[in-house]
Amino acid sequence: MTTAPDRPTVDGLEAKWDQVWQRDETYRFDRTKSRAEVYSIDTPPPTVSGELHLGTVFGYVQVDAIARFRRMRGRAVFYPIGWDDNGLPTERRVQNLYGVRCNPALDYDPDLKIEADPNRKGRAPQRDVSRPNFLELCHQQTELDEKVFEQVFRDVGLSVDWNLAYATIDDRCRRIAQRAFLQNVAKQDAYIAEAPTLWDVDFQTAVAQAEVEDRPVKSSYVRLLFQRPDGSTVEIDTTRPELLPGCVAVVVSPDDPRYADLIGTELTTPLFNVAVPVLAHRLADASKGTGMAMVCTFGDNTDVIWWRELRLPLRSIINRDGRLRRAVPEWLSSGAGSFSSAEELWADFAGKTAAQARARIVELLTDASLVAGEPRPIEHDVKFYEKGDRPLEIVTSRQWYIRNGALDTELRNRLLRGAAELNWYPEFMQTRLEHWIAGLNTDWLVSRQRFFGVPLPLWYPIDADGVPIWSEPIVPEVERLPIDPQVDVPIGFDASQRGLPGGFTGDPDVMDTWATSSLSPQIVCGWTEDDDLFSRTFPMDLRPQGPEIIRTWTFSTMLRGILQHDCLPWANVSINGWILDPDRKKMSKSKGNVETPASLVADFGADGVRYWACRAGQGVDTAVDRGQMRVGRRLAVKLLNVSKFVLGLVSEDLQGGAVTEPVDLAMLRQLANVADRATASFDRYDYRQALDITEEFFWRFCDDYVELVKSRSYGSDDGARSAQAALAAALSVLQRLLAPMLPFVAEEVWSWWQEGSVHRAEWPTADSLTPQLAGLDESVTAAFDTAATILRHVRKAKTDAKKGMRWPVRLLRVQDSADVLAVLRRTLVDVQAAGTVAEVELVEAAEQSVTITLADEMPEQA
RNA sequence: GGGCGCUUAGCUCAGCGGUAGAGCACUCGGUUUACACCCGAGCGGUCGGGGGUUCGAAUCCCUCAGCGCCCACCA
Repeated sequence: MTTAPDRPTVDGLEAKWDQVWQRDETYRFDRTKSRAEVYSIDTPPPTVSGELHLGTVFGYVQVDAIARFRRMRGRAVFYPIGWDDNGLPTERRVQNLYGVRCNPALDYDPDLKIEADPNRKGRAPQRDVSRPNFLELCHQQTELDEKVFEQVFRDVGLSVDWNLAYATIDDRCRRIAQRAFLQNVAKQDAYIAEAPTLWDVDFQTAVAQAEVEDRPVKSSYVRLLFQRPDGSTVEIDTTRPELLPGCVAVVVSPDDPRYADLIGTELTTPLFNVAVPVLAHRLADASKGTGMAMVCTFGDNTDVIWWRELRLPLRSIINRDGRLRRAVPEWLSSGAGSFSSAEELWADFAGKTAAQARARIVELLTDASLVAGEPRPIEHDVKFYEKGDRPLEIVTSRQWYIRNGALDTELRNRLLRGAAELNWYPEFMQTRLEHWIAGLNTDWLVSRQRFFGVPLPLWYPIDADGVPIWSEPIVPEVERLPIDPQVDVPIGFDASQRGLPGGFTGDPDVMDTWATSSLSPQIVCGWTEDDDLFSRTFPMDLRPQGPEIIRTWTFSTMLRGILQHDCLPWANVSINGWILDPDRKKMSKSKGNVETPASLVADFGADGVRYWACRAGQGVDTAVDRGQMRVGRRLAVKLLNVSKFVLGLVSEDLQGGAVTEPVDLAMLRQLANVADRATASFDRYDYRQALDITEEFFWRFCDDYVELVKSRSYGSDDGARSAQAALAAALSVLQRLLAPMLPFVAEEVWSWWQEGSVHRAEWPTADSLTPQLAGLDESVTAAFDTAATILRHVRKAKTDAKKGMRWPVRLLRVQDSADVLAVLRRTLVDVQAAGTVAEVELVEAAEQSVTITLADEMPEQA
């Protein structure tokens, strides 16, 4: 316990209290508590890649307020945090920062030393390094980044237990991710299959449906002329003429009378002269284009459906690098129109990018008069990998999948039930998850052809001909996890047998980063590693997160919970809003660099920034608003000053004394209601309303109550004792009510007169004020409002007369009902002192009026 | 194409069936010994448009418009 300084300030509170909290382990989880006494939070592990975005701080602060409330309510709060460092964002950051590129063919160089260069241009030439060297750099860089992130989180006062920190690439996470995956394999919830998948041609990896986004792209329709058996032509629109050599069929709607006679016949493709069948399918839309669609393997997801359902041949044109195949397609070999040979024709396309091939093919088609009219420019949505720069292609490849209900009604319904069983804050976010589940069209593709991730923990035997037997994976013993099949050798084999006939090969892929972060509850709660901890924390209480990862993180975590434990991993989901620029546009990168969390904390204090975040409701998109932060800072400063003042008025031995005066009792009665309403708000995760209610009362406490009673509180008579007891009780309650939102200033003022941390203090409710309210007679509950109203009249009279607040009032005349006057009479000491009123006249009458007569002059001050 | 959310004072937002609210901004006034990072007072809105339910609607229903977001098999 210290005393209030002469000139209290909010500056420097962040560093001061962070240090104390760290020293005292204020937020350490008490793992002796039972499940019912624990409140466990599944905090999102932020992606560690560069600057921590203000939007991240925004959401985390809101959750922290909830965590602090639960802690003060007596729960043992289990509040871990982790870093999501595995995955493509880190790879890309390392590539750019160090100027390297992973080349798995190279050998490890133990002497390699490369320094990060933040000023490197992202496109500058890259140096090839081995896979182990590349992974080393990834680990090295994420360690640095995580330190920076931790400091920001400490600066804004997150009350996480840093002892529980984890990283999604660390040993424990790799072990748990691999173990869970192996259990999925054992239960046949995971399977390997060769199938068309969305493919990013730059990153050279398959991607999952959840990582795909639509982007508008300028394109154009080209109207191709296909030839009927009788030599006449039909017109077919396409935006991807370069796929024409991969055309396997033409589909029409079964209900389209225009083409009914064509169904079952064959057409010949322009330029390439390949015969393709005309087939009917329900997904063909008579209203799109000319009503005929050419099916290529593959242009889009519909092509995949047609290919599968109509049992069409596979004619792959695009390679995994996004370029057209080099070898002449065998189905062209029969001849190619005006070209003397298929070879001659294909020479124009082999190795070209899709865009180059498109331009060339349109040229050739136009020259040969095989198109109708000019290309018509359009803008349409095209699928992109969310982190990619070029449109996704669809290629056939062998990949691992985890069942997610897309192809399985029973699982899908179980997931939909789960979405409905969760308590959502705000409620409408539930719909987003339900729509996502209902719209899934493929199982979850979890293998990625990347490097910095959790390896798929599998090997495959190689048969006598040197071909891997994909259907018979070799599974490691769980004690060996985590393993890297590129380095580790399966039992029963020798390292020298790697890659040889009769030997083995390690799975070269890593898992989707969500395959690890979807296990965050299992990771933090110690699944399979600490059964005691697991039983005290799982299923968890709260999953807080951003709206943009409902389809990925919320969904996949729920899926893993159901597959692994047949239960939901948490009971409540809270979705924060989106951060917008001050002009209400989505927060841009450039702005993000100006309005960094650190700079805003420097300008307004952590409590100011937190106030802004806590003023925004759950799920409500919010603009960066320096004005709100300034208001928050002002509130913090006010709490410092009023605390200092009140503590100066209150003598220590009177703090717990009896409250007897009507104004004091009435104020405490109102405060008791405030505490209960704030508690109820927090109970339904509405930190915003709790702050609103508390803040509103806090200002009335400062401006009206303290002003009314400060004069009476001097001295030691009964009136003074009552005022001091009420001031102390109210101050204690208000400091605690504000602590979840303004933890630094609340801790500071608490330390001036209380032992221990305010964040470990008991949360105030109406019950906690019962002793002070023992003398309450319900007839005086209006005393505070009555006195404050009269004081307001007096202030207005002085303001209207352009006088200062100390200007004396000669006569205050109040006309009102007997009941009101009776209450008012008992508050006159305070009203007269606060309003500098000399004489009072109370008149009983049906009509209400207040008349104030100011003195003619200001008396000389002694 | 489908869905979700939003539209209230100049700005940022609360209210979500019973006579329009807060903060900021603005105007005016004030050395009130906790605070000038202050105090006091004031100005300011037919609650996006239209229709309906109701004794009564910013609040419920329908519809239209604008903005934002999510999803979609994007010929």
